[in-house]
Amino acid sequence: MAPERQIAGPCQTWPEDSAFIREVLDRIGDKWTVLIISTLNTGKLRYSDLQASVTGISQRMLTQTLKHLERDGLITRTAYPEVPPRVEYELTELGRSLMEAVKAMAGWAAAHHREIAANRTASELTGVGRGKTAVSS
Amino acid sequence: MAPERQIAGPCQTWPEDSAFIREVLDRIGDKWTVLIISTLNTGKLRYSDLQASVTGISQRMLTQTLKHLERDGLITRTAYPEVPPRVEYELTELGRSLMEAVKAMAGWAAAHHREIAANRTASELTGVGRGKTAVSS
DNA sequence: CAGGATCCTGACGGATACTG
DNA sequence: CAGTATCCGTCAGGATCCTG
Repeated sequence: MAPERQIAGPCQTWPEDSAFIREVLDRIGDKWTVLIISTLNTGKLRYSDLQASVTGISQRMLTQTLKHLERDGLITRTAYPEVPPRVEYELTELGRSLMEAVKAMAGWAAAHHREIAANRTASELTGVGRGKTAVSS
Repeated sequence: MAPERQIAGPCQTWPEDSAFIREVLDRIGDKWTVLIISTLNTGKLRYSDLQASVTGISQRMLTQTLKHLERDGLITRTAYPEVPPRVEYELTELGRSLMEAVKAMAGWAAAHHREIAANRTASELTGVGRGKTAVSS
């Protein structure tokens, strides 16, 4: 039935030289991927462990994201045919290398988020971007 | 007013240790930010130049993304009060540093996209990612 | 326990029309 | 030229119920 066709975006307008970046950003840019691989970076975990560790995620998104990650070869899924089912997820080498790349981004974020926040506040005073954000009483 | 309040997501569930990364990823994870800063990385450009360079972008998204980038201090906006209006956008130091971080991600993407694509194709054959669940016996 | 299937909402973003 | 304002479709993603 394929309830969600993952992306299906109209990407025919792309200048092909940065198509790879988009593909990766579409994956790590979503709401949960980074959190999941960060959690899995600590080691092999089962479904319920992930659900507990990644606070606020729904089963739907957890399952979906895990499938995408497995499909891309970033994690492995091991199902043990036991009476209480047990499934364990683990990062692959590829997944760990992605984790390193994400860590680099995290480093940049940690180094500059203050600066960004300051700029954002300053812009608010200046009137730049005039987000005003929810003035609705 | 305030047609879009940017995020307004229910982010109260976050374990705060990776909140910065999410903030950055929410910015570069959108459809156009990376393309715009990549384009601006070549030098100072005007609105219409950007619209021409970033193929397929609408005025709405161009203006909106530029405002966000300006608000965060990643680009500067210079308006010349001439008869045909002229506005130029340019990366700030902060913006250039982000560009470097993005380039790192792009490097990873370029290095591994083949592997990912291969895994994806293999998964399609195996049935992983769809309902099959592939319980390897 | 580990998901699958569905319904529904709100955000994202395209198309279009208008303005200084 | 450089935007602004508005309408509208699409889709990510949460909540909920069901199953092997």
